[in-house]
Amino acid sequence: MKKHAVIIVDDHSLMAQALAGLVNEFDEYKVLDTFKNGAELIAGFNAGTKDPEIILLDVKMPVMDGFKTMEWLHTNKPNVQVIVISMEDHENTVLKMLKLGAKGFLLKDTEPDILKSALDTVLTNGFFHTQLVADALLHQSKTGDVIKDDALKETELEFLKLVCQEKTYNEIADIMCKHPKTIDGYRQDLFDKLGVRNRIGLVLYAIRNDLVKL
Amino acid sequence: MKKHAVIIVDDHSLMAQALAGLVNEFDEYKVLDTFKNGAELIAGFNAGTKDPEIILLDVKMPVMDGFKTMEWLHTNKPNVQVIVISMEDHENTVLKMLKLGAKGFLLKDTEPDILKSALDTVLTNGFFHTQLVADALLHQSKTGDVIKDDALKETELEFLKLVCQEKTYNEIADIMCKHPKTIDGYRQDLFDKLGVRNRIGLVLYAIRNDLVKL
DNA sequence: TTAAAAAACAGGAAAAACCCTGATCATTTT
DNA sequence: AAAATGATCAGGGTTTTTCCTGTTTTTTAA
Repeated sequence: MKKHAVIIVDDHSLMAQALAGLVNEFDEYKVLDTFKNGAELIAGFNAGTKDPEIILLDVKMPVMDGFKTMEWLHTNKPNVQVIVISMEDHENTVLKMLKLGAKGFLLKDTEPDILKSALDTVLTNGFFHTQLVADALLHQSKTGDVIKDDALKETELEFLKLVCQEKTYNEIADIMCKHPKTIDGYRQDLFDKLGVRNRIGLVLYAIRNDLVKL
Repeated sequence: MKKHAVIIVDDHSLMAQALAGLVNEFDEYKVLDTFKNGAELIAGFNAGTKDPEIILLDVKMPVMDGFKTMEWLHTNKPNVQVIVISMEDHENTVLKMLKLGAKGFLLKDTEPDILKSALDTVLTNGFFHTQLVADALLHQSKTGDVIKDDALKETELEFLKLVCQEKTYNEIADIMCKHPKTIDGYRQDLFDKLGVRNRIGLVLYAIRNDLVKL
């Protein structure tokens, strides 16, 4: 019997290797290779790695993160089914990945047999939905405007980073060489845009969306 | 040949199962069992699970986290060697775990052969040190006062969590059924204790030390 | 039991954050 | 050229936060 080829992309070696062992235990699947990030994956393809049927993709990775990798895969390997495996269950992440073409979304605390059925289902149905994904899609309207964090301008981003450094708005005005009232404008715009009440909301948003490193 | 018994405690099923597969591939080791958290581990012991030689312990877990579990193990199973396996490389976490009696500290992005040598070394030497651990010990003096986040009292912790929910101090006073001035006292104490200037510092501290979930 | 320590409460004040509205200037769009 | 857009700046007011310095009450320990 020909086994379905799987590639794993995860910067946590233990996780990647271990995941590989798990997949290899499923009779119908075989791990072709594992990579530490998107860049390595692409390098692998260029070096002759054959296309798998399924890629298990982590979100948080250095060098080339899950989103960028997903984007690349969707345009360059449209026939490869991608299942995202993430630590966090942020709805934004789920939605972003689905929009980028992911066929499934699993959390790292998923039971192994769910992984098995995710693999099976993605191959037969082309997608695998958990409750998590359903919820994310349901709340889409509510969080719809929050998703596009691409909408954050450079100035707003810089402002946000400074807020996350315990700076006061006056200090931020100095650093950014802008009038304090301008800074107050940034603040107001971001409050509206992100739907938060105060600076803490900004910090939480920035952290949740990896706009700042801890 | 008799194999060394290992138990894995990690709330991420995929990680736990996969890790088990990995350890089972090492000739000299055998996974006795896996548990989702400290409470389940203890329940397992009570239900007759035999003591392993080594426990691989995750830090972030619901119900009974790594620290509490480590504490319990150190007093109740002093002969079991514990290797902590963590996502984050916070020095505080490393030091805390070492103080609680952990014999090794690995990150989840460790290479599998490092895990192998960690297992071997812990059995023969009684500990396994990586550069990470060495660094943590070196900086111990500097961060000495920050380490003891045990010093955070229950009220302070509750206050901190509410701060991380965009609440104002007056709202927090209502929720905690305390006078606003009392809350202001908590705030001041925490500012001094943690060395921060404003609420944002509190939020960052809470997040960095996993006191709140994102 | 009494002394000491810790937790809760208080007043007052300055700084910072928050909110709304509108003006000015430069750049794009039509 | 005129209109629309977007970024910057402004005024002025309310609320919240931050920072002092204390007092009272409760808990803990000697």
